[in-house]
Amino acid sequence: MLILKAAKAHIRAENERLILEAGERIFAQHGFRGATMQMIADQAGLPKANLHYYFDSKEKLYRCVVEKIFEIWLQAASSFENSDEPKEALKLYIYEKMQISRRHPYGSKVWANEVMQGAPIIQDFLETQLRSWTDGRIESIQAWIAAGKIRPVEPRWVMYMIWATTQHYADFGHQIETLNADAPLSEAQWEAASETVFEVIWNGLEPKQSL
Amino acid sequence: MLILKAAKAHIRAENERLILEAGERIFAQHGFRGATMQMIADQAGLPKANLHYYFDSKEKLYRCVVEKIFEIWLQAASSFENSDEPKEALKLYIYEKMQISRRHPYGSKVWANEVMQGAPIIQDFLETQLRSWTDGRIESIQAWIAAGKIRPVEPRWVMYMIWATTQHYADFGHQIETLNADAPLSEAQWEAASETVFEVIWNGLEPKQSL
DNA sequence: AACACGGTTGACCATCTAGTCAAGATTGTT
DNA sequence: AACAATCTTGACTAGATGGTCAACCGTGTT
Repeated sequence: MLILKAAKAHIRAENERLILEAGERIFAQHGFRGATMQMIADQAGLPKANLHYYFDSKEKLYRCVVEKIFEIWLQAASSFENSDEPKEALKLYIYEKMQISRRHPYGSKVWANEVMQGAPIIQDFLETQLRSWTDGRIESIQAWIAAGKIRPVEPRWVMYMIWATTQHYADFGHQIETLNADAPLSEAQWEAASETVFEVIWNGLEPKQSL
Repeated sequence: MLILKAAKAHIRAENERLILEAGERIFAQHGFRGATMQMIADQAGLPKANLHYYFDSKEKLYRCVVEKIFEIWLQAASSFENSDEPKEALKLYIYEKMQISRRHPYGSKVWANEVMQGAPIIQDFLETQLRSWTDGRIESIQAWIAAGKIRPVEPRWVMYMIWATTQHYADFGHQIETLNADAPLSEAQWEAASETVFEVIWNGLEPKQSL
């Protein structure tokens, strides 16, 4: 009955959450082919056969993981639109992306992995959603240039700088920790890094004060 | 005999080169576990058993690939030291790293993959060579700050910005191409991207003109 | 011609892994 | 209590994969 289905819906929801979370972690650490369903099952604390009950195949599970990540990523977009002033908008966006790198390092790594391999699973995402999202952001930046609020720069390269610098803290987190005497960045260090990324980019974009 | 050994040395050299090149490509595209010895053999145009003749195991081959990449990476360091003036030094280094991203995209991806997975194979590299190399570069930057040649910033975050922005063009090359109407960046686009990365970072670091 | 030595290779093996399945356990409804 | 729908799980299978090996090839030396 439909009522029955609803009654057990929370079990399904909870287990899917567990599996997706475990998948994110394991796919990030081992890549798609390096990850095994057994690893993900152990991480989730469920028997392997249970994973196949909720997700037909490894590839379907992977796709769900990547889609979830892309949604979080897109949400940070709103920061970009919340202000007409580039300084405010960029500050919000950069801080938001640094926050995502800190809170969702596994997701960022899965994305990086997927793109590095030529996006075999989510190419359609890149060509539709990411492309249209990017075009929108590029228009914003061009409007700022037209208004003389930032220097004339090709907006694409600026977008890539922001993505690169912020995601680096997730994707290369291990390297950063190693160079930080094997310690995770402290609260203060995260703040300082975010501040520096924003300051350098903003000072780099701000029109030169007339001399 | 030793003479015989020398006579066939070029065969060994040539085959090792073929295998390392193929390995770089395949490891970049599929990650360590995703890559198979068969794929690498096909890419190199040699039978699989031949790979095991030259490299004992998949892991040893992988380590050779990563070490080769690290050497290229370190060579770019010299750009950093060729000038006392930060503007010149940074320009050289950034352009050099962009060039590496363009010419050795596979190597960069292998490195990124390895680090994202927690550097299981080359952790010792990070802790010895990379750490000491980085410390040297940080000293240079600190000297510039002390001399008032650039703004006071934490040198680490600046290093990471440079690495991130330049390597992004290799690691996320596929995404960049997709957002470039599925076309590789042209000569002019590479030049413009390098220029923008340098300009934004340099303007971001240059001390403010006194107002 | 016989030999030695590095290089080549197809066939093979032990192990691992995605996916299946059928029997059984749970749980809400009547 | 009887039921039906959902969820759980150990055991199994087919195929892929890293690595081995013994026979073989090519070439310069004697």
